[in-house]
Amino acid sequence: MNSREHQALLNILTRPSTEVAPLLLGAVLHGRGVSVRLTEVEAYLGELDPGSHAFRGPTKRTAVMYGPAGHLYVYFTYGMHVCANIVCGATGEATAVLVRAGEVVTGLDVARSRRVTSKMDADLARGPARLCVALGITLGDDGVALGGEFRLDLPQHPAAVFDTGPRTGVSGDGGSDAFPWRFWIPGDPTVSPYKKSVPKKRIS
DNA sequence: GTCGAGATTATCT
DNA sequence: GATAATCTCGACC
Repeated sequence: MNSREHQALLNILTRPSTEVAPLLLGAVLHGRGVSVRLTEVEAYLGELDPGSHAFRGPTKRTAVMYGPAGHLYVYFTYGMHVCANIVCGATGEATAVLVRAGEVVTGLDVARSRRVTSKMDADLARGPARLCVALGITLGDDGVALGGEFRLDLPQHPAAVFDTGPRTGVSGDGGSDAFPWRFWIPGDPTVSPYKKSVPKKRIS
């Protein structure tokens, strides 16, 4: 990507993450021989957001989120998985967009070899940790800037239609209906199917 | 197809 | 010592 495009990208990313998130739907993230078209993302609003890692103030782990937009924030979770965010907003705001799911568009063979447990191609990057594995993202990539080994191509036109809802997997109040900051492309087979578990329906 | 439970470890209190 | 922005597998419909 040339510098003008990169500047245009940063222009977008420095907006509030709730505005940035829907604009990333349909964008293509490239890295390590695999490219993924994003179909599902979540916005996190730093210290104002009870679901964000930054809610309790800066820590060593969240330092990257407090930095400038256009960098990758990668973290370890549940002992065995990594998830990737794209840092948004102004420096010091600690806002970011979590990349939740996508469709592998190039490097299918590489992605398949990294995710041997996936039976279908639609599963290769369906879920934040899976997507990181497919792209070859590791903890060591925390803090890298887009435009180098990893690149992000915004869609020619913003997604015409998208849907929103409560975030999933977030503890505390962060997953409540008060924060409907999950965005996805309706009907796309690569959107994660995980739903909040509901009490067994009683049909009489 | 859906539901429930267990795995496993960096990071924080 | 407790927690976690998840995944996988087994049981069941």
